[in-house]
This record gives sequence, C-alpha cells and structure tokens, in this order.
Amino acid sequence: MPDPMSEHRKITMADVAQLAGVSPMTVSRALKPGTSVNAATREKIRAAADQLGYVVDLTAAAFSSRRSGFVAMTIPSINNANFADTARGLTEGLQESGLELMLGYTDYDVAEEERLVEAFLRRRPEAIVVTGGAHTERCRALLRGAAVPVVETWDLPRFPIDRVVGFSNAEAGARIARHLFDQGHRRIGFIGGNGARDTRGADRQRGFLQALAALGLPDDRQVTDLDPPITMREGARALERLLGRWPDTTAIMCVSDLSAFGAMNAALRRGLRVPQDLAVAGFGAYDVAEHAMPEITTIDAQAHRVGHEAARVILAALADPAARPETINLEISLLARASTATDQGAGNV
Amino acid sequence: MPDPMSEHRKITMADVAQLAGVSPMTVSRALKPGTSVNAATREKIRAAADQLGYVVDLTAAAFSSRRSGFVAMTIPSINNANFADTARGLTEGLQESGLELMLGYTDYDVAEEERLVEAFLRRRPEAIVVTGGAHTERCRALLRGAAVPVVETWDLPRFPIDRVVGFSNAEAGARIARHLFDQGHRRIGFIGGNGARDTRGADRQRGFLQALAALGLPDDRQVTDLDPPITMREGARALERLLGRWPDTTAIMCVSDLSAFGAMNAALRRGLRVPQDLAVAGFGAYDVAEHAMPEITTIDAQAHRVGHEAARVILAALADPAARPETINLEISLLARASTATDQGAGNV
DNA sequence: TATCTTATTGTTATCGATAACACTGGCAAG
DNA sequence: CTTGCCAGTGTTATCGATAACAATAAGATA
Repeated sequence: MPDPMSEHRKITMADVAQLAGVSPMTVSRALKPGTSVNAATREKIRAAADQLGYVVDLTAAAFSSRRSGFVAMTIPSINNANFADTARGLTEGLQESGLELMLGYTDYDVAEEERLVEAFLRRRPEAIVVTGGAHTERCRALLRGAAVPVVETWDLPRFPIDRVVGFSNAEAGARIARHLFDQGHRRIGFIGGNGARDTRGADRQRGFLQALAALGLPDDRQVTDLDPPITMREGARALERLLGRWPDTTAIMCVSDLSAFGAMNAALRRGLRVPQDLAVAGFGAYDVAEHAMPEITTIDAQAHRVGHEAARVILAALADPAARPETINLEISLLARASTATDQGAGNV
Repeated sequence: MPDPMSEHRKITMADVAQLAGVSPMTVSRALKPGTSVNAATREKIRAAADQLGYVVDLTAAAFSSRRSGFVAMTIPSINNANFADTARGLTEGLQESGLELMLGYTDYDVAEEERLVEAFLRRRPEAIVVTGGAHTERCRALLRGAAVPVVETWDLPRFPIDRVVGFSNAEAGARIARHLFDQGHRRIGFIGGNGARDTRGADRQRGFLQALAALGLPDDRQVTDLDPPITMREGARALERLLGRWPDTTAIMCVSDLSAFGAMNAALRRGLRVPQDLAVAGFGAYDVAEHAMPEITTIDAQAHRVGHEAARVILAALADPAARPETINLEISLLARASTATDQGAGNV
C-alpha cells in the first residue's frame, strides 16, 4: 500500500472519508444529490473534499454503477445552425436529469456514422440520438443491440429503429413547391445535394418534384449532384449551372437556406432581380435567410424543439423502458418572405 | 455465478475468451490495435466477438487502465462556424492517436465554463482545451490541479495556465482600423458585445480603438453593450443605434462577420450604399462574409488551424509531460473586400 | 548443442466507486 | 411499554478490463 501521505498518489473517496471521519460509502452519498445524508455530515464531507481538492472519478463511478450518465448524439455537421439548435435543445432538456450530452459528427457519411456509433456504444451511453433514418445495416444492428433508447431525428423513417422525433421533409419540399406555384411560377428548379449522402435533403427534393408534377409542371430542372454539406458556394455554382441549362427558370428551391443565400446572391451578381426575375426559397429558417436582402422564404422545422422533444422522449423511455416507443411528428411552417413575393412593395431593390 | 447461457446477462470479455478458447487477457490484446497477438488467434477472437455481438466496455477499460481515451473541449457557442472549424481541426488532429473529442459549450459564460470544466474533469479527460484566457478563479484552480495538459485557444493570455494556441485579437482590431484609415475613413465606429462575457471580442475592440487613437481619430463611436453571442439581429439593431447617435459615421468594424452582415443589411435597407456611404468590416472569415453582397472585409484567424495546432500540442504534451509548455501564436490575415473598397468597380450596386 | 532472443499467451492483483444489505437509534402509534 | 418504521450510516462484494509480471515455445546465434 502506498504511503497515504505520499504527494503523488491520487486522492480517492477513502481519503476524504478518513479526513471526515466517516465511511467511503457516506462520502459517495454525500457528494450525490438526492440521497439521505445528515446535513451536518454532508457539510463536513464537502469541506473535507474541498480541502483535499477531491473531484469524483466518474470513470470509476460509471463502472461501478453501470450508469455512464451521458447521452450520445450524432449530427451530420457540426457547423450547421439547425443541428446546433437541436443539440442545444437536447442539452437543455436533459439538464434537470443530470445527463450530459456527448456529441459527434458524421460529415453526412453513413460509414462514418457507423464508426461513430460504435465508438459511442463502447462508452455505454444511456441513450443515443442519431440524425435521420438512413444507416448502414451494421449500424442498425448495433443500435438495435445496444439495449438503450435510440432516437432518430429530423426525419420520419418508414422502419424506425426505436423512437422518432422528426417531421416530413417531403412535405417541406411540397409546401415550397405549392407556394411558388401560388405565386404564379411555372418554370421552377431545384438545387440540392447528392441524395445518397443527405437523405433528408433528398426527401425534400422528392416531395418538391412530386408536388410540381402533381401541379402539372415540369420537374426536370434540377442540379443535385453536389456533395453535402451544400454550402453557400455550392449554391452559387449550382445556380450558374441551372440557369445555363434552363435560362428561363423563374423560381428555385434550394435544399437549405445556406445554398439559397449563395444562389440568390449569384443571381443578383448576374444582374437578375429577386424576386422579380427569379424567386428563391430555402429550408431551415437560418438567421441568414431572415437577414438577407431580400429576405429569403423558408421552412421552419423547429430544430430547437426537435432536441427538446428528443430529451423528453429519452427521459420517458428511461423512466419506463417497457413503454411503447413514441414517434413524434412535428409541424413545419412556411415562412413566406420577400424573396418569393409577387407584388413587391418598395424597399427591396 | 449467473448461468452463462442466460439471455439477459451482459456479454463480457470472459465470454469471448471462453468461446475462442483463450484467456481474457488475450482477448483484451486482440481487440486493441498495436499489440502483439498471433494473427490467427486475433482472427479467431474477432470472430468470437462478432458472433456474440460483443462490444468492448470502455467504461471498464478506462477505469482499469486509468486512461479515458478522450480530450475535452469547451467552446463558447456550438452554433458558430469559427469554433466549429476549430473543433473539426482538433478532431482531425487527434484521429491518428485514437483519442476522441468531447465537446461542451459555455454560452459565453465563465460560470457555465467552470461548471462544464468540473463536469469534464470528473470524467478524467487526457487533456482539456478551453476557449480564451478568461476563467473564474476556481476554474483556473481546477485546470491547474487536473494534472493533464490544458490548452487555451483563440487568445494569447498574459498568464497562461499551461499551453496556448492563439493569436492576437487586439492586432486583429488594429489591422481593421488601419485598413479603414488607409481607405480614407476618419469617422469610424465599432459594434460589439459586452466585454465581460466575450473577452476576445473585447480585445479586438480595444486593439481597434487604440489604433484609431494612435491615428489621431476619435474613438468614442461604439455600441458595445450587447449580450453575446452577437448575432445578425444584434448587428442590425446596433447599427441603427450607432447611426442614430453619430449619423456622419463613414465606416464601422463589427466584432464578427455575423454582426457585420446584419449591420450591413440594415444599412442597405436604410438606403445607404456600401461601401460608398458606409464601409463595413467584420472578423472571422465566415462564409457569409464571402458570399454577401457586397462581400465583407474581414480577418481570417485560421480557426481550423487553431484546432490542428492544439491537437499537435496535446500529443506532444502527452508524449513528454515534462516538456516546457508551448505557446503557439498564429498569424492572422486581412481579407480586404468590396465592403470597404474605395474605388468601386462595376458589379456591386 | 547450448544459450539467448523474441513472440505469444497466461496468471494474479488490482483500479475506485457503488449496490445491496445490515445495523443503529430515535420517534410515533398502538 | 412495545412494536414498527425510517433516517442515517456502515460492511461486504463486486463491476469488467488491464498492468505487471511470469511462463512457454520457437527460432536465432555462438
């Protein structure tokens, strides 16, 4: 046994217990909220812990209690306001319970997602949140076998793994298509990404094009071979290609507000007026869409609320593991703005 | 001992060992790269693990080996492209070493940072990365006492805790001030946030105003009582206030590109021309600055490289804990663009 | 051939906290 | 006065993997 007075030995609960004159078990209880310990004893233990600079070793606690105390979440891109909002909502929703959030990003790559999910599972999270409903077969198996609540978000998978908190991306696309139609447009294009990587974007595209077809409009005006994430730059380039091929296009939807912003500014630089010569719509209700000039029409998918609901679903699942898995279908809303307005007021030139 | 064939018992290394006909220790080695195990044995063990659906329990491994295998990082805001880039750079830099990144955000609040750092330390990270050099006293003590490498980033603290990877925010501000001066501006304003919360922004402001004073210009045109994070909306509102108070201002710097974008569009909506009536500069080299119309002059602080260097510094520190702590001072660069150009070409209206 | 390496595998003793259960004394109810 | 309950605390066993060391076999070297 090492010398208890040795300077280079890690401080453990036993040290605190000895100093406070109680058993290690009492220290364990005293440092955890919601346990029955005499107030005076608890204070004495707190003081002893502070004096020694003791910090609980959750590594040992997690091992011993078989509760890791965290929830894992994978998102496609760390640099995306929508997913960031969802992560924030999830963190907030978990706050009360003491669960922490561990975040990882997949770069819109299901293989990377599989790698990440496996790495997470090794750490025994108490629940796991993934983005979307498209995964590798092995990833699905891993999630199924994990024996913890799984929440798929931002989507409504046809065959959910477990819990779902999402909305219909297809409906989002369709909503924009009908809006552009209502504004009088008949030659409408779409800018988006490689559907194999961003299946949610592909769903919006599908919904959009099906709605166009249902309205009797051509649905072939697409530039959708870009690699996610579709940034402003991709949006700008795609617009050039789209107008090069179909110069008489009068309106476009972009897979997200970021690409919509890039496309809109590319159009403006070409000397086109928005919305008079070209109407532009996006998705996601990003800040940039609200502050752009003109303001960009978009769909609000309540990213923050997705996170909040996911937290609620997780806590419910942990409270009653036998409960039937919930599927939460959130409402989306169209934010019609100047970039697709027909009767232009003054102010935007 | 529970029935080894029981369905509801967790699968452990011992189960895999038994199935493969080896000792648990050999299983442990076989599932870890870079260990000496016979190729055939390793394959046999892999197969056994797959058959049982076994996933290593890092919770136990971390406890046993006293190596948690992850690096903790706190950033002020999850929804910020700059910090996201740094996090990405760090992840990439750590990839080879097998270390994972655990991310938390402080919401620009040192008290929250303290809480977060303490929560991280409980999990025994192998290194910890924080943003900036301003912390609560207790937070500094916690970091000092953690006995792991600490990297402060995005700043050059006067009294570093340990390692540093940053740049001079004051120099960034000064660089913009001199640029605006060179473009002929003499009545120059600043839009920023509450310095107590965003000390890096405050440093940029300080450098900016000191440079103005050094150039013999007035340095009182400021709107800096906003609460971080300073979004596009705050930028727009601040511009109204700034122009309300000092209507003859001809140029402004904003604490970040996001607020610069908001301010610029607010100016455009007022009917001002940018840059002819008002020049606008930001900070951070965000996408939106590059794609805005006109493009916004900014400072590139190499956010991604900050993360990369931090990873390098951490790996060096772990390889040789006795080494003298490094301080990496990264170069920043001015990206002069249309929003502050004096002789306007065609194209931007 | 004898000795020395080296690669591979096994054995034993932990790591630090907590679950589960046992125990104590004080107080309320009968 | 006795019983039962409960808050508060202690005791014991254990979670699953790995470090450290030991042992073995196969091949290399003198």
